[in-house]
Amino acid sequence: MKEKYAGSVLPAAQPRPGAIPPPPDPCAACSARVLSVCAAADEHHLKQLAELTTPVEVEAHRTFIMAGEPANYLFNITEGVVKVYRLLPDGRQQITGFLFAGDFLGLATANVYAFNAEAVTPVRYCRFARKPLEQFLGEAPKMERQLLTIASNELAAAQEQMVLLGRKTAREKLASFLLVLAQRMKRLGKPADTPDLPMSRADIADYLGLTTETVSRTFTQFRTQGLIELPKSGGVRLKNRSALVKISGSVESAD
Amino acid sequence: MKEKYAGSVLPAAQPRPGAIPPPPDPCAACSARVLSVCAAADEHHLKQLAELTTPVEVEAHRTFIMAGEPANYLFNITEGVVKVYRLLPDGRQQITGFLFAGDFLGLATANVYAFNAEAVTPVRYCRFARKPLEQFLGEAPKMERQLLTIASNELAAAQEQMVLLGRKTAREKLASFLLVLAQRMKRLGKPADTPDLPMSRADIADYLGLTTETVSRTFTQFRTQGLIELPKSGGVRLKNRSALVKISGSVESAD
DNA sequence: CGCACACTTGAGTAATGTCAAAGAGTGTGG
DNA sequence: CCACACTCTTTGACATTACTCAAGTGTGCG
Repeated sequence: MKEKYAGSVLPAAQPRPGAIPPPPDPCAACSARVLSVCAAADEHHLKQLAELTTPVEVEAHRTFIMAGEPANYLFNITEGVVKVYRLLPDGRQQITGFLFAGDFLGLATANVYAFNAEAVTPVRYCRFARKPLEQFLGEAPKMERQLLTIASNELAAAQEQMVLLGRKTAREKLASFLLVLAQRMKRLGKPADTPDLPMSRADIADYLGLTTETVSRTFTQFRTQGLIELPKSGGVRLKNRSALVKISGSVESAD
Repeated sequence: MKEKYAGSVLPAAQPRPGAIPPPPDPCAACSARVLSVCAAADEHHLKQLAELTTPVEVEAHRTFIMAGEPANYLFNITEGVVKVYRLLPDGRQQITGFLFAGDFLGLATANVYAFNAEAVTPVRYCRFARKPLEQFLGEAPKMERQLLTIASNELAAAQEQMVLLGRKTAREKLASFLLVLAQRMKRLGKPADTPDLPMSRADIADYLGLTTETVSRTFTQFRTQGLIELPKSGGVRLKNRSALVKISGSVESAD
């Protein structure tokens, strides 16, 4: 019961998921399971959870959450990269976070979303209707606890980002950003010197509170100073991690 | 059971002149109750909760949470104003939030605090030991849910602050700040044109990602333009709220 | 091949930061 | 009660970072 967001061309779509979709077991195949809310679910709860789940895939650059719309769904990203952002009336944009496989999305305070979410790459997510999920959570305290943990983590990350936005220079911002990406690669057990960099310079700028020009110039500066490489194929390679750590102004050791 | 966090060490409780002796039920007298986590507690739970509670008062300018220390406690502010902040190694400071009566503090992801907290004014709070509180929460799902709601609200506020820090000008920042303070006065049913302003210019600067000089100049600018008054006695009076709303660049109507 | 788009580079500007000093309010001791 | 010291705030002059505007380069795609 794969649902394509905004009628594009994917096979296998069935009419409507108005009722509960009966997939064999979507969670069984979910590679993001161990990373996410679902990690706190036991066998029994996972089966229940699966019944609330609608797997969806969206193409790159599609906005699938818009600020002001009724917050009827929660999301669990299972593949790809998502940007979460807010807009000022005149169009200025602040990206509040990039989400990856395993990340949870949709903790909303009100009845409408206060943010937008857009696929940076092709994305898959599991979608939960809010009401049934909330009821389910009431009966699965472990998962509710897990959600609180997730929220706490996000809060800590948000505070770190505030330090970056309010007090760091362009060099420090970009160095911090690259190191966080590298850190994530390491957690996934992948080579930490070539982080994925699927987002545009403009997105990086909107995340770091800069302009694309400043981001570009700072990349060039880092390259000129031998701290990074910028392969034509895209992406980035970190050549001098400890120097970047020093620049980033973070307290963390160069782990 | 009232504890003064003043002295260098904090051994046993030491009643001080002027300190109110501990009531049999500290929560009964708590004016912040309806605002806080405790709002979700019923009679029975409230009694249990009271047993976990240590009311504490701290003098202005005392730091009572330091980053890196074991996160053994959670806090519920009952009186006064607290600033929560992070430091960069070279001393640059970013205040991530001001807390008021009813606000909850201490959602920590790790075993150590990732932030500092300092009393801006004389402050009272209820302190909970983490372990027992967590156990208690496991048995009081309503309160756990409440905590998740609180975390969600904070997350939304943090995102809003990221927009401010990353994308707003000095004028927009200060106008937004004043309006948030006014909004809070309104919620409390107090006159919304004279928000409390107990924090220094330096604190405001560290909250808005500016310098004290820029904050001061922007205040002066607003005064010159007839948008605010700056009484010698301190504080501020908003004279033209809708103009401030326009400047703030926020979407919210001038409610 | 040529168009579109993302990225880079350059030149000049504007907003904010830095450094310095002068009020202004507060508390202390003579 | 005044003089002094201290802190916070304001104001001024100047410096600098990052932004704006503009053009140029490269890459992918139709």
